[in-house]
Amino acid sequence: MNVNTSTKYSQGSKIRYRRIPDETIRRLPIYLRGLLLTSQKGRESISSQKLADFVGVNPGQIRKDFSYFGDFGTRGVGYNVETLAKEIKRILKLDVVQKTALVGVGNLGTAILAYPDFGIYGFDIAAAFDVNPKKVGRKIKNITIENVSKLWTLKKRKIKLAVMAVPRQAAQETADALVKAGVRGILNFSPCYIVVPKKVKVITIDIAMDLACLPYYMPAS
Amino acid sequence: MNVNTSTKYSQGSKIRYRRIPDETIRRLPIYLRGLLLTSQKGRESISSQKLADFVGVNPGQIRKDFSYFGDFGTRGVGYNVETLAKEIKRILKLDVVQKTALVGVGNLGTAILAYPDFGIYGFDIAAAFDVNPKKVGRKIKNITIENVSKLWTLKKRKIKLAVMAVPRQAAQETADALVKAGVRGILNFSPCYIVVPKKVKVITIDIAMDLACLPYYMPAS
DNA sequence: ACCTGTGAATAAGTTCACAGCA
DNA sequence: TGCTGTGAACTTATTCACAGGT
Repeated sequence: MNVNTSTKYSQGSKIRYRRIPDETIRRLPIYLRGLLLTSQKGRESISSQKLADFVGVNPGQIRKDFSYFGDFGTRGVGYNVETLAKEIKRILKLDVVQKTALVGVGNLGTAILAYPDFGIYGFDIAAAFDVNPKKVGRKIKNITIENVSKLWTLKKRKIKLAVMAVPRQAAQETADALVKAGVRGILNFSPCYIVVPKKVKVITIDIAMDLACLPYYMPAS
Repeated sequence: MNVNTSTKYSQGSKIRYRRIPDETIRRLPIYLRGLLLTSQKGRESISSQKLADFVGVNPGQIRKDFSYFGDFGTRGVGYNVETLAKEIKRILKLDVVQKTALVGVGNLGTAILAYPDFGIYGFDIAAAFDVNPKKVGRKIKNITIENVSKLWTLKKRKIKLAVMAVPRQAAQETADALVKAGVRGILNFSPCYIVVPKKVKVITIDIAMDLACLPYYMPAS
């Protein structure tokens, strides 16, 4: 029914902006993956209920989430798997290949390079950097590791996304260098808070922190 | 002032339960890390403002979060770094060593073993498992890799926490085996939804999914 | 003067339940 | 009958602003 991130719609006499909840955005990749796995099985359409069972989100939530963007479904039938997947990709701007740089090719960096699902989301890890001169020049997965001092080249290579897997001590300066090189989105694996200009979006994943919440939720045995 | 997850308190004539917001719990490890890094610098006390600058959460939020558990601070001064850290550990049940098993010693599993911050949160990775017979018997960081068929031994070893870094196809069956072995908390790195009895808590980290949100937030250049 | 603790106001997110179309 | 789309009710979380110690 209505369209985008900041669509005007009227309600009574007031005019408002309907914002897409961040939580909805966070769930879209979940749905997308569910849909892609479903389409591999040859299914053409899927109901919110079926998708819900598959991805672990309740059906009403799924329908509401989609409703922010438009009428994707058909009453009585469900959603067309392929169309919906395409829509989600478009919304998330994953309908174009997103060139991405990796900084820090240690244990974690290597694991990230090997991670299977980047492809399905349209990411192409197109460059890798490390400080260690011994690693520079080596090839992993067809990518030649470059020296971090060459981060500035990202600008002309039009790479706007980076995954950072560097030690905590190096995190802020690496981020600074990335920002200077024109990077606009950073997925940060260093366990620390990073300050960037607000035009840049950072998402931090801290493995230990998520683990640290678990005991709280575990019933005393 | 008041105490725990489900403390009665009266408000007027009604008696209510004050629940701790999940979001508060999620932030506690952030604060804890901030405090531990601060105490390394020799600071004795810290204000909500200073902590806020350091961890990237606003000061009011920090005070409110702490207020759910009691009066930890001193007006005019701030919070005692050491005391507060101890309190947070207690709340999160990190004041006792949490023995943890790792399942899947591939790239990611290895990276996890090398991850620095598990120690500060009180985790002790006490066992590692893999399906690959070539890996079984090998030692990494003083841990001998065992065959996954031995997962059942976790029960007598009293290991109640596990980190899963296995391929998607193996995720559900691995989780089932963990649950059968008495594990009550799972940190899952496989990109899929996992079904477990509700007495078991699962937190899933999907690297690609977080990355997939970034382009949406990046201003068109 | 400084900084915490917290009710009250506001905002954000989820669930419900049902009208409406295939 | 089956399943979507969506207001309205509800729940959860954040921000504000200030009273009250030190």
